[in-house]
Amino acid sequence: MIAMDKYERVIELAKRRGFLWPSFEIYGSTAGFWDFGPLGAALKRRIEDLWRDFYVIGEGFYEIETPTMGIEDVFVASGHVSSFVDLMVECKKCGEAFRADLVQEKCPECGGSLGDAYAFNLMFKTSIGPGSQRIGYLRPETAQGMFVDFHRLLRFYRDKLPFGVAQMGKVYRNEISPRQGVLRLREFTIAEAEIFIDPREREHPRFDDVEDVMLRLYPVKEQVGKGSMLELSVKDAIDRGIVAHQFMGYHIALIQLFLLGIGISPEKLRFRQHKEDERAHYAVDCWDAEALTDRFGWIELVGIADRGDYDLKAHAKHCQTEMTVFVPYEQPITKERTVIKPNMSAIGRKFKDKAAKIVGVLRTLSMEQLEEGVIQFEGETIPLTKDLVEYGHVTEEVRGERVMPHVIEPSYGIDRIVYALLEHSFEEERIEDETRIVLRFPPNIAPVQAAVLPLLSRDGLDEKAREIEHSLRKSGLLVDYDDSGTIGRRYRRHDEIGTPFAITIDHQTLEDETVTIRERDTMRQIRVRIKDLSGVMVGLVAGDVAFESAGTLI
RNA sequence: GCGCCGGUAGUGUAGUGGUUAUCACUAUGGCUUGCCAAGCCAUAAACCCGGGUUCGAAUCCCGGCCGGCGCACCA
Repeated sequence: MIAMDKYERVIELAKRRGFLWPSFEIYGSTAGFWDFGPLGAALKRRIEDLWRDFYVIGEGFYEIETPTMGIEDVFVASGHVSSFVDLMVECKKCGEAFRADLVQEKCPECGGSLGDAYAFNLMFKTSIGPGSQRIGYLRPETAQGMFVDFHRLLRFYRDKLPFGVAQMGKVYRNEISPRQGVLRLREFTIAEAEIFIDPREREHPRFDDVEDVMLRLYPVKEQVGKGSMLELSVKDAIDRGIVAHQFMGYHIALIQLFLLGIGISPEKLRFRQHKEDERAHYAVDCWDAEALTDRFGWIELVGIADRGDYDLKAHAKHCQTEMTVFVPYEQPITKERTVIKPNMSAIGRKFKDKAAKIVGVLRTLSMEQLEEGVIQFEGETIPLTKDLVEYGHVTEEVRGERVMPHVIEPSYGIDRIVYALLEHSFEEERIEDETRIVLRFPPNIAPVQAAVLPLLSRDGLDEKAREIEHSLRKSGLLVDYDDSGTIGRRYRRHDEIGTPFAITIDHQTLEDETVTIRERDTMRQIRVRIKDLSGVMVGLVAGDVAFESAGTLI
């Protein structure tokens, strides 16, 4: 048998045990679409829930939900319509592909003739309603839904910066040639937060909490030269100018805490800065959290972009809606200002259809020009009499100014995270002549949290086990009852899907109302009283209780 | 999208222009054992799809789909 590489072994396990299945398999599948089976969906859900713990609860970024389909205006404004459409041509001779707008008649590589131009756009296009006049696009990111709601969100957050908003959901990109399993999908789940900040204030109020977090950074400077990865605290990275500011630094640290929290291996995680030519059209700075995979090398799991004011500016321009925030000064400023008050009824009566243009010229005049008492208009000299216009200085208090917020955006690719976690958790352990396959998920991430296993399926052990199963379910744990085959086989089955704890009901259970709990990673066992079991299990799964202190070690 | 290679039970595979397509693991039921994939018996389960060649195609040919690799693409 030819040895499978780790990707194949992980995918083989994922398919066999119900984590990941190719979609539409009975019809031959379609590239770029994968189903999450029972365990995959549960695993993904736990990752999503932890993400909500971090961002919605931890950071106070309320989650919103906007349509997965967007109208054309939104993506014209965002730049996706223009940035996504490319006319491509391919050389008939050598097969090389080129942007049609960049080449002439012959292939620049080999001089062969070019085929017909074809358009591709990474957005799925459809029509809204009957008659097909209205174009819709399936969203390629959730971000636009949050930008488009900016005016509402600003009111919701009572007109103050900074604030954050989150959205998790499906997005769609019509990849030309998706490969690499769930790493490149045509439909996938993204979890994004948009953090709107005052660009002049990039200090993060809780920066102290993360300043000592150590990061492995791979900045542009190091990538361009023959540099290497840097191990720095967040604070040092900012002080040395490697990470631009505290908001960026804080959120890079938060991403790391999240990824390590779900079980990504610390030694297989780094943050790499995008080089200028690989940044998206909206980004002024971008770092990717990358995970090391066996077959594909470093892959992006999370991108954190400084989108500047690109999006709000773009929408403000496109739809003429105010997208700025009024930021009050600490002390109001007194300012002197020239005020011009044209008397419209007099001007209108006197100049008729030229009235509007004359007022337009009037408004451009300085105080000195107004003092001259005449105005030049289409070769005529018009006297400015008091009945036509009043002007003068006023002093007024300016209480603040309008600011276009900048956006910091951490964007998580949930499906890729699921794969990276499967691979990083995957372990083949030699035990005598056997191979034990274990998925070492953290207990709070594992899809099945506990297995309930009667040592035998008779003598009343099975009934007792059923009782325990139900009481654990009532405690909110996802448990699996299994009485098929030998106990060893059942332990192995659960190792393979990452179940962190197995509760075994034996003859002693019937005598003294105790059960054993076996820990997946060490295979050690403790004995615990049934009346304490639910509490102990909830504590173990949450990670609040150490295994060896949860009961009597056997 | 281009080029090369591949596609057999849930998984890994053997095999062949010609009766009921091999084996192992897994799964299910039973016997046995009674805390880490033991043993025995039984059961279930597959030739990617379409077309062509042929008396006969899972096998040969063509196309499609899917997968792997290289190129391109990955805002």
